[in-house]
Amino acid sequence: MLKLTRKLEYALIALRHMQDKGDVLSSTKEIADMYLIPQELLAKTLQQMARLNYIKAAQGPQGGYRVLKGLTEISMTQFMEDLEGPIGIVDCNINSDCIQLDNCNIRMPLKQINSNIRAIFNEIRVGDITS
Amino acid sequence: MLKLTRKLEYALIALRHMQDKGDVLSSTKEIADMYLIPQELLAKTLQQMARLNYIKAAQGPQGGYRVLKGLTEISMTQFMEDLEGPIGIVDCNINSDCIQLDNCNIRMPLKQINSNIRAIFNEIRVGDITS
DNA sequence: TCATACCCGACTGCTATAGTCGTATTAATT
DNA sequence: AATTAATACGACTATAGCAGTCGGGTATGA
Repeated sequence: MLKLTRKLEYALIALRHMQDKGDVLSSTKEIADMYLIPQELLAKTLQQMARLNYIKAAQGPQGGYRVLKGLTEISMTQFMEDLEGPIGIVDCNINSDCIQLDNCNIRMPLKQINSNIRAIFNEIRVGDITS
Repeated sequence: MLKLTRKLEYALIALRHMQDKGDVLSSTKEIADMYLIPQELLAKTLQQMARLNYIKAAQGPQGGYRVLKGLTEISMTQFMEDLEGPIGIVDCNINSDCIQLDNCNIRMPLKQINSNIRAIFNEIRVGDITS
């Protein structure tokens, strides 16, 4: 309950690693080995971040990735939702096909809590974690 | 990601319903029917809350449950952990058998975020939701 | 004594997440 | 040009936590 996904953890670990290395490229294998992350899974995550322009890929031998975006300007909300889709502690914060909707007696307070949690992640920048 | 469990939702819905009824007993069936909750699942949840002394059961026909504890004094953290176990956005906030532990480069910031989230739930009382 | 309600553990089913595999493409090195 | 080391990507399988069901038991009011 209330857990981040592994994908997000791996993404943050990788971002921090890459950021530390500045413009020097980091390969998937290098990061996977160093932090004991399943290589193929990390690979997919890095590819996704490349598509999202968080990082830039260089193909071929001696290739790898480097950080692209200014991570100090991106909120964790943005980052998490880019990688995993909408955040919501209950489904009715995301879509509205809950059978309880009409007679639910706790919707409003939960909605409030949800926005409190979003507020936390809005205030945190990805760069706060990777620096 | 970052979702509450249905059990918690059902528990809160039921608590609110019971609280509205004061000392009048509410049966599992009554609540399940009203909010379209699977009866057996709700039953287990109510039984668990009875064991935890959140509510008091009365057996036999015309039996049911009523709220016992002062819900305005119980934090959501307490409540959630009573029903679902320890809260933590990453495993290493709960137990320490993560293989990344030694060389994890993002532990501290995540720990901080985790305590921010706990802080939110510490400040909210169950009664804030059920009233 | 019957019907209704709580009690409880064991079981099944489902779904999101986690992880794997195969194949293609790119480009540096020799 | 061939080799090799890297990214790209879709399809697939596996796992685990959560959701929901079932069967049998106990209590008690009518």
